[in-house]
Amino acid sequence: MQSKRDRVTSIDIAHLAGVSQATVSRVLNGSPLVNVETRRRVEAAVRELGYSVDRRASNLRLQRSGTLALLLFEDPTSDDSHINPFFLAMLGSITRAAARAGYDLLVSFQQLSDDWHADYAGSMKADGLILLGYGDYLSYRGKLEALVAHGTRFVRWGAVLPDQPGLSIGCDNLQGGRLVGEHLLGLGRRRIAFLGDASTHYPEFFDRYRGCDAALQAAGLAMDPALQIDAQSSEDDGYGAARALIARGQPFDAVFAASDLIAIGALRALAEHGLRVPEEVSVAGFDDIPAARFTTPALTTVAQDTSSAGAMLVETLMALIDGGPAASRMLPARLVLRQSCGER
Amino acid sequence: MQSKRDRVTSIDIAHLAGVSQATVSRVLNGSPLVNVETRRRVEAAVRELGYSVDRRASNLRLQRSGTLALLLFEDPTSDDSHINPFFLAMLGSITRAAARAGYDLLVSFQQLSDDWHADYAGSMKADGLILLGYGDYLSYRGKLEALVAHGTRFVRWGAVLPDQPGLSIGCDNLQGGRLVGEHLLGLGRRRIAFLGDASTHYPEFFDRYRGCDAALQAAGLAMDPALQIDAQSSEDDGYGAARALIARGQPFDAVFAASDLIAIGALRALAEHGLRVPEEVSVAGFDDIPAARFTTPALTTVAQDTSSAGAMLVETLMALIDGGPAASRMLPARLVLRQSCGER
DNA sequence: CTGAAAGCGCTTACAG
DNA sequence: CTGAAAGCGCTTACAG
Repeated sequence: MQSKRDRVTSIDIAHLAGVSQATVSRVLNGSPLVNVETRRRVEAAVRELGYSVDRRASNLRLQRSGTLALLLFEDPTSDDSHINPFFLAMLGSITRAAARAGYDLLVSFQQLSDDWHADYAGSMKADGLILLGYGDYLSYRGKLEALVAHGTRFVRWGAVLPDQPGLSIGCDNLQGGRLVGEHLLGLGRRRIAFLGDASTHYPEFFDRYRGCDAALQAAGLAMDPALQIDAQSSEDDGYGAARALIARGQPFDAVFAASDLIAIGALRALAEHGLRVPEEVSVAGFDDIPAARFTTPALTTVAQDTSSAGAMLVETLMALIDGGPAASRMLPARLVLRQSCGER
Repeated sequence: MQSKRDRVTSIDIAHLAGVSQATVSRVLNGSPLVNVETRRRVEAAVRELGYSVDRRASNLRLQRSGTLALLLFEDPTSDDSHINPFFLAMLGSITRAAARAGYDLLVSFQQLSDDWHADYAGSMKADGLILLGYGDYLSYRGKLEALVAHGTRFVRWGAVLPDQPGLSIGCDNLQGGRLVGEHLLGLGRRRIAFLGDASTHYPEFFDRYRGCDAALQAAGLAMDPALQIDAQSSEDDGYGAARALIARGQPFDAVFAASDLIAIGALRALAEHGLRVPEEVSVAGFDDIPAARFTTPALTTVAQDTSSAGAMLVETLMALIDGGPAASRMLPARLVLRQSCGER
């Protein structure tokens, strides 16, 4: 960052303090071997010249990078700045967790189709990867296997699956779906539509669907496949899916959207068709993004604990890097009641 | 990222291809000197062993880092995951712009009070810094001067001020304020309250205030200091400021909030006091965050072009790094009409 | 066109 | 407690 002739190195400090460069390094690394007086002289020199260790060199020597890479990928959209707000909240908590752990965080947006595995791991730019983003799991899975084969340390945010390559931290989507199902049942709703892909391609959404179904089954009911419409996590998809649902002409009294973005789009479509929420149709989302508080009516949704999630992702990745024991884990989901489902 | 014994280096490639390590490096850097046949052999070896260049070593040798650091700081709140959505949008566009320019992006959240200048620049972790965040400019200014003195390359997002240390890219806040003022006047509003700090401590907010004032002055009116209440960019501050405004008992027919977050808080306070928006009071914000579309009524606000902003920040920083000419610049503001101000 | 060698700025056994 | 030296994995003048 400085002009080249200015750049202060540990040798300059050594000269100024009248010691060897090795001793400067020892002081800077808090070695207990150094004499108190020597240490003081070195520290004074460091302050005087405003020196700080060159991390590139230090990391090269230590065979580490001191950096974690966060790869945020989005499947369909490459639309600038329209990142799912939920992931942005995750990004915030991951950044803080990494900083607390003494790691820098490299952030990169990727297309799911990109060749992201070699880039960070292989080039030693990062000690480990955090993968964030929903996409078609079945096409994504192969890349995870490549990462594993390559010896890359990584943790993925998403559904915890039995035979998955690598580890993941995720919300208990099954439980979240069940909470929504039970809530809607308690409100007297019976014909619950689901907006979102519900297949093994999108395990997070699928679990939400199945959780809701489980709640219905416990009451002797079941989700009706005729009321399920595919949608990815975007407002436009939610809008389109809700319109498609209405066009089907099947009666429904509730909409469970696989994400808040989908729910927001659905709210718009419902309003356009004169369907009153929550009087005629209950609507629930998933994620509790900031905008969920401001929709009309305010959206009942399932909150994932992003703050713990970030900490847990970093924690697990660090365990992997340090060779300690590490395992996939699920975080509890929490129902957030607002107005879009109606009074209990 | 690999276990140590596995790590492939350029020497392994050299052995396999039967050339010197220097030649491998030449091939990887696209040197025109290399014989076609030799190049092919090396490339085959690279593929076979799945090699990629160790960027730490390469950067050390080249005396660069290939990395830009984005320092996002927030003044009052250290509250997890409650980052201003506007900055998150900026983060998205900066990340993409950095990637397009071939730079990695290191992201870090900082407290304004932290000692952030030495950390990235001095330690050669980044070739340049992008500073993002509003805070008390007067206390912040000293740090900028330290960066300049230190020879650090940086670009700041914020107001372009005449005598500022370093460069900045910012929205034309004065113009944005003027647009709001003119719009409110056109709606017949005369007593416009301003929620947000309006002093040299917060130049962005101050410019928005002065822009609005300029519009009033052009009509022979002026902002009334009795209707200005300090607030930082948060919903809570906006709520508190609007309550304080109401408590003052001075009549007002419009609220210009210095940011959307403030506006959203104000909307809540106004609703609680039974003041109808937009019938009795017009409300306008600034930033056009995603949630602005979902408030009731939807928020009229001023959009900043985050997408160009990110590109321009990166562009300017790279010019600085390459020693080219670089200058502060302002981006135009754009009024986004929704329902919170009423019909024109 | 290619190789041997120096050097980027550190850390840490190895001697003393 | 301290110094001289090796080495992390590259890039690039310098010779040939």
